[in-house]
Amino acid sequence: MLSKKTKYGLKALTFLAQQKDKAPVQIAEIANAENISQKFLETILLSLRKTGFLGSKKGKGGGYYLIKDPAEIQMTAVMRVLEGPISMVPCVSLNFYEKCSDCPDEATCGVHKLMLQVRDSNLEVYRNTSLADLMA
Amino acid sequence: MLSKKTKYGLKALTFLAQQKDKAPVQIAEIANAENISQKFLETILLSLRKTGFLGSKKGKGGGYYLIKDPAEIQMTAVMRVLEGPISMVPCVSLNFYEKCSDCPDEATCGVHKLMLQVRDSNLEVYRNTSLADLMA
DNA sequence: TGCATACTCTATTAAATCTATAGGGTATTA
DNA sequence: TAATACCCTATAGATTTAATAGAGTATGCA
Repeated sequence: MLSKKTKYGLKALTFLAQQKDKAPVQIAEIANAENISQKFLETILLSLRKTGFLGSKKGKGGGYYLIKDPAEIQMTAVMRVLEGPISMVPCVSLNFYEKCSDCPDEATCGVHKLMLQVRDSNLEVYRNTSLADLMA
Repeated sequence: MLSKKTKYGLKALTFLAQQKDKAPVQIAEIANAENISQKFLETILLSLRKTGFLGSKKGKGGGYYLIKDPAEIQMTAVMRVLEGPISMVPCVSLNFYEKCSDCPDEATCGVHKLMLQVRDSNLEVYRNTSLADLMA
């Protein structure tokens, strides 16, 4: 299941990408438009800022805004930040590799074999999709 | 993340598929070979029996055994039973469809758009992989 | 028949994760 | 200088996952 965090994060990014100019948008406005708990969204946007997707401006007339061109924001990067590893098991993860403690041999492990394929196919989708592609 | 239930279930199925004859294998033997809590595996095998993947035999010399040919067991079916819906959001699910309460319009929803692609690519992997393919 | 074996089933608990909220702090701008 | 709006930490509630407990039931064999 996709977490609410990821869902909300994607919606917020899409919302920001659809702004005509790059003027900051207030958290409250995004939360309102996308039916998201404002406080929860606050922590999500914060993490997107810390990871380099968003910029923010404080004070009156402040808010969040996209830093890069939507076409240059790959879903791989977004998903890793919001949802975590793309792989469903650590033993096939590119960025978060970890050996399974219970598995004696990856080479003969059926789960490993299957999840490797799943990872690759998901990766292909995420790599070929940018934030611009999500806009209506 | 793949749940332990699914991981254990897949390992158990693979283990049973690798048996030469179709003689029943005891829970304890599978649990032992695959490093799985016996009691936990018990409930997993039970659910696999109820969903038509396994047969069981009670009493001395009893155990679980595969009902079908491993080549005829698609991962789509296995994953749906063990892990649940293949889709990451209900609004793109074929078998468990549900409208998102917070989303006004699926047609313009970026999350919907992305998750539709993810579903399709995963589905293709699961459809083209059988239990036989997981065997070493 | 009687007993050991091994699956069956329900209930419960413990741990982890997710979702959301609370509330004060800080920087900025008009 | 006062209002605005992001910043940050902590925590609570809900849900899911993982595991355990224990009694029950069917079977095979001597």
